Amino acid sequence: MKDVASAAGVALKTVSRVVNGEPGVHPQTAERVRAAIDLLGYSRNESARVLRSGRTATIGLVIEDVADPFYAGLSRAVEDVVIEHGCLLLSGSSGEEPGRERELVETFCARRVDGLIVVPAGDDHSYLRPELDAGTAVVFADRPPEPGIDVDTVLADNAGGARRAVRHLLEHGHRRIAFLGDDPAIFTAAERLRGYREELGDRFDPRLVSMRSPSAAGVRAELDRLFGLDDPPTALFTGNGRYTVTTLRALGRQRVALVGFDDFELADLLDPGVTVVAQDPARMGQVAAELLFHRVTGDAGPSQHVELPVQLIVRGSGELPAKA
Amino acid sequence: MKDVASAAGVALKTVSRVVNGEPGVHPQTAERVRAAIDLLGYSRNESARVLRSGRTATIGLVIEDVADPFYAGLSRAVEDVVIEHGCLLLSGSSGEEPGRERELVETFCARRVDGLIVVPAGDDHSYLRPELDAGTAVVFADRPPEPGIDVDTVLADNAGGARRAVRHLLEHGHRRIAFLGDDPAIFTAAERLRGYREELGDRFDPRLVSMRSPSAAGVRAELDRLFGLDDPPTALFTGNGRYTVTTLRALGRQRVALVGFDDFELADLLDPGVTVVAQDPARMGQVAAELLFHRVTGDAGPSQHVELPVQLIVRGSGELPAKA
DNA sequence: CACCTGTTTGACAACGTTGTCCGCCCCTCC
DNA sequence: GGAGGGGCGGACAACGTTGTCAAACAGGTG
Repeated sequence: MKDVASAAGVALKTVSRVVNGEPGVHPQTAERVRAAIDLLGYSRNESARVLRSGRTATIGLVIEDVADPFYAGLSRAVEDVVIEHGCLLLSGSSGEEPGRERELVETFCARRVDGLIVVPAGDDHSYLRPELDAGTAVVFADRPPEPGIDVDTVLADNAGGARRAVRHLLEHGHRRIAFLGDDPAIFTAAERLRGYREELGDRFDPRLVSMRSPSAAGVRAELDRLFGLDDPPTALFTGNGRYTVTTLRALGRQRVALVGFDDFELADLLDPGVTVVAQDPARMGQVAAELLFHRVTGDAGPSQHVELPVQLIVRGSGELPAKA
Repeated sequence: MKDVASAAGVALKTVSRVVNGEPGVHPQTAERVRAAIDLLGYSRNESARVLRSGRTATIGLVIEDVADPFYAGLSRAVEDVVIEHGCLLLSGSSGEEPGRERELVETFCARRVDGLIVVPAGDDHSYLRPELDAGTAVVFADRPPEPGIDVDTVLADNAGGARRAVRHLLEHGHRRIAFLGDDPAIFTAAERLRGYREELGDRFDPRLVSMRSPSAAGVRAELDRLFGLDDPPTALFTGNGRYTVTTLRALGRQRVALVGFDDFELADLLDPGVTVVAQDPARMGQVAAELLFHRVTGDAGPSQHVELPVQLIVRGSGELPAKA
């Protein structure tokens, strides 16, 4: 900028004014400055601008894994809203490790992001306290923070979706419905288990619940255990997209009634089509980002908690009848 | 930092030394400083650090769309390498719009990223010239830059993969093989078309080539046209994952021999399984990021051009025989 | 022609950090 | 006891930008 100023024969501040479109610069002077800028290929140093102004125009996003279609969709939606607000997005995958989550958040904060969207991996968020006190806007998506932290949240209706899935299977005559899902330490898994349990009521049987690793071997072993019971399940409810796919693969040609949580591409092309309870990851990202920008632009009202609806999509696998 | 210094009763510079683990500070002093840091919840302002040191420890990634599984996988791999080097990742989706690509690159450069990984949407990269001259490291992935720009590239063996796919169908008796792919203005689409054409040799028939929008309606219309020909195709080669899926959906129960470019989840679970020529997006991201860090750390050798192999995965759909 | 007003321009400080350089103190050795 | 040296701490400038304030200038008015 200094070079531009001397090239154009004006003061630093005048160049700054031109670059920022501030009024009070003679058109002819502005033209000369712009010419010098083009000539020198100058581009403003955002770091210095940030240092001076305090606003970084940057948002941080912590998710579990970008390569997971659910989070990829969420990311894209967040990105779109962020760009619309003239900001950029720093993103990182925690890989379900609380330590990594914390590192990412702290690194983002050290860079003075204006706001953070977090899909938490752990449940200790005390490390966020100083950042919140410092005025960083934070929104939690998909999973809530630890109870003591009061921030905006966007969650799906996990329990309601699970109830809907189970009810659907009950309506098709199933009485023995197994649940395969993540460790209940994960909020969404616990909520879906709760919905499953509530809907089953007296029919709930802990032996039909499997919360093991979503690896192919783990799922295979659990299916063997379940189908080896005296009173085996006639239907499966899988607790997220990964479990659904792994379970389908483990089942092979074996036809079992199944409803999965989370929609996935090609669910309609399998035979039978896979009935799912679908979330809308893009909507979740969009809502989270919009809540965040409300905060960034100064809204200091009480924290908001949005619950997004889920939708049962009937495709065939959930309508297979229970064998007599 | 000033506050920390006065709280600990030392000079600014001493705090800086402690924060950066520089030698020459008495352990006892360092301890006092650390206590003050904890007490005040201080965290270093990276913007100021960047301004002073010039290195942002930030990499920019421009892809087509994070929500596309191919780019999501690539992103994740890039992210992992970037984090390993103690840096952060700014990412943006161009949505296949050259203007957006350019905006993203320029915004990233204004923030003085140390390096850029670009999956280009357009083919005019003259705007990169000043950045390259300014020393920003750049790697192109998936698609090359315009001819005049000399940077590292990581591409897949698109033509070879297409030849392999076509050869596979020829080996199963097919003589009329249609190609459904993207606009040949897109490098990968053009390369795959080239491989297809080369492998077919004399059998190449331009009427069997369809390069229309990957929308459901567009693909449906093209299939109608192809199967309405006097001498219709007995096999299809789809030019990327999106086309493969859209085509499968359009085909419905209709069984046609098909090989797709790009692997996708659940390709094995469809009936028949979908034979594909698979790229490795994670590997592409990893290689691109590693090339980039070579440059960032000062390697000024001649530009490198990596071609990644692709792999035919046989699952059934490509082995359906040609009807007599 | 002096005066006032408004427009255009510029000088300077400040943001928070780090690199350079200097000075202090204490220890050791003569 | 004094000189030399090493370990430690501090003052200051600089990075590139923007906010504040004041100066310079032009034009209109009495």
